[in-house]
Amino acid sequence: MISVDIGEGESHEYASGISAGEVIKNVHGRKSGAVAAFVNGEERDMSFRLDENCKVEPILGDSEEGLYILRHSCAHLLAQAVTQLYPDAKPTIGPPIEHGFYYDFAMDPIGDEELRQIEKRMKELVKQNISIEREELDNESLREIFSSNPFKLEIMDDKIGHDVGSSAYRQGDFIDLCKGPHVSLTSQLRWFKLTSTSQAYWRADKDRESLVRIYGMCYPSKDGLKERERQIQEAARRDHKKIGKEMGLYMINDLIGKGLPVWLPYGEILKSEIENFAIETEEAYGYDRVTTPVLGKKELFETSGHLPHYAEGMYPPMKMDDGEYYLKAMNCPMHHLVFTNSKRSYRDLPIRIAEYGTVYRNELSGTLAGLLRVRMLSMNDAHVYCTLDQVATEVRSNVRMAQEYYETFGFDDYDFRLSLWDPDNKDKYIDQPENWEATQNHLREIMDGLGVEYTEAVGEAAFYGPKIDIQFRTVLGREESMSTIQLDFAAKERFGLSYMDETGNENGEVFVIHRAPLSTHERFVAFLLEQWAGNLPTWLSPVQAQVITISERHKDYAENVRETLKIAGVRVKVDDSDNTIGKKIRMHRKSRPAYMLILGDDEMKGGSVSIRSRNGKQKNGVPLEQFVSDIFAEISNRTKDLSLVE
RNA sequence: GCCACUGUGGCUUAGAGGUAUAGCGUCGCCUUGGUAAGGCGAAGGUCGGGGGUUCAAUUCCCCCCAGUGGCUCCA
Repeated sequence: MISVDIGEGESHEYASGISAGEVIKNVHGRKSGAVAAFVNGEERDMSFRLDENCKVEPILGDSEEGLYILRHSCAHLLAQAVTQLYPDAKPTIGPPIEHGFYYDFAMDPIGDEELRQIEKRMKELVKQNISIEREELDNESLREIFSSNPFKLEIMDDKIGHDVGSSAYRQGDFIDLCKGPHVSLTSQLRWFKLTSTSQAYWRADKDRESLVRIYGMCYPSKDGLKERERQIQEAARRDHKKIGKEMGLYMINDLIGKGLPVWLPYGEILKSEIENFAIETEEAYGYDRVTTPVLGKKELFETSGHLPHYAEGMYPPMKMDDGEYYLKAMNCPMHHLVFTNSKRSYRDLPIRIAEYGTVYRNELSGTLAGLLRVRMLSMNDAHVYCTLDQVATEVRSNVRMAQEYYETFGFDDYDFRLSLWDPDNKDKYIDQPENWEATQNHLREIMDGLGVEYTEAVGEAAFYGPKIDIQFRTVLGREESMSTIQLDFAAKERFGLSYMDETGNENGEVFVIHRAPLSTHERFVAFLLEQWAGNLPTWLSPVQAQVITISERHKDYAENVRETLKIAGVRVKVDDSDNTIGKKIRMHRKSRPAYMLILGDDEMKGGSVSIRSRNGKQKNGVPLEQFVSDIFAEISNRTKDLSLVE
């Protein structure tokens, strides 16, 4: 007999050799929702045999670990279906991911029709209720089993004996190298759906084999799956590309080129509001503004290090009669030259140089997406020149600035990431390991001091230094960098940055902080539209008041209202066409004005307006003067939520 | 750049080897209307572009271009 601790201080006696699953069934019942078990805190299969005193707890399907197991098992189910339908397909790796799983296969590309067939086969395998069994095997047998799959062999070369262990999981005719655990029956995998295919490279290396990646989503219940499908629908409704078109914010034209959005009049208004807010804020934070050219000589970018380290991100050079010129991909080299243009004293530092600079980046055509990834972008850029002692204060103030912006714009879902260099990939970075270590540790200490949570990411640094990135998610769950604060230890040498210190000596220890809290106009607007589903705060709305007349005799009064609002600086439009009022309301909803003002006999008589909010709520007979002062306050305070109609 | 899918009047879309739907929008007339489709009428498309197969291609094939989702990359 063994004693099994079943949690909450209780223990039960069982015959030695009982499975973890039987204990869970005995304690928690048949419908516990468990997919696997923790045995002494280790994840184990339900079939795991207990032969000594231990602690057993269920891993529920809707827990983080449980979802992971479910999705991992679903990936195996996919691989089983694929290898049945395509005997030549070679499974490589298939991990669980946020909403499901994927599996990469070496096989010929497949389309939607094939995807449906594979999904159908998976459903059949679920119906057959195949048991999934763990097999402990030695390396020899594993090599024998996977002898025709070079990918699995390569995994074994790298990992066996480490975290993969020497185990495999068998379900019917399919066996996969895996450390587990897994669910015990294919019938436990009911709520899944294959979503898409894509091309991927073996080990994410574009010089290696091209693989077919199949994505699926998987949930423990029908509700979970339905909820995710609903989320995807909601995401489509908030898509900045759809909203941007409806609101007439920007266009992209083939003849101009892809990734090169044109800001239309309403988009230009939105962009200007954001930029004015940035200028105001940076003024308060002690920044000086400059404007630098969009192109510069080859030697400039050689000096900065962009040409050796960032050449693929830049457009090819233009040959002129006096040398080669490049479109700039970054503003920093020019700002550095602004810094060196004058003799600087320690009394001047930190010097903060700001510019909404437009840069050009040669993004791969396949990565371009609406406003989120473009080839010409206007960055909320600035560079802070300071001593090492001043770095912490400046970084902290930039984190604070970013957070103040997020508060005003209504963003509350973001993560900090400390982006580090990759010592194994030195080509991408300036090769000064001790500087990397020092600056990375410095940023880490600053972050720890701020008490914010963050993750660390190797290989995400800029070529000239580590950075703090603030990561957002698009409505579809894709992660993108929004803000960035980068610590540059290389510019001082490359550009000979220096200042006169307290001792009267030239001091070259100038650190540069590159920062862009508001990202770029393009990306920021995309996130803003998704955040608000296009229903922007009043101060950002391209149309703040849309006047709608009821009949022709209200035209003069509407004109009167328009003039009054315009004088107060409110962006106002009048629709005095002879359409019905219902129709006019319906039409103008698309451009999402902050408020609609309905004007008829009652309003004309009383010198008032009837305010209609975006959600259809209405406040009638508001004196015009009252509305003007209320909306003026909302605009000048940059109020987040619209509040003139309760 | 790579893989898959998609591309029909300004927008959303139907269709299929015989040059094509419908709704919204636009324009005109009627309606002067109180809160998410008032009525009638008209204009508007060489079905993304170019080749090929065919008596005939928007439909089938090939090559481009663009969009979408991924890969890679990144603000």
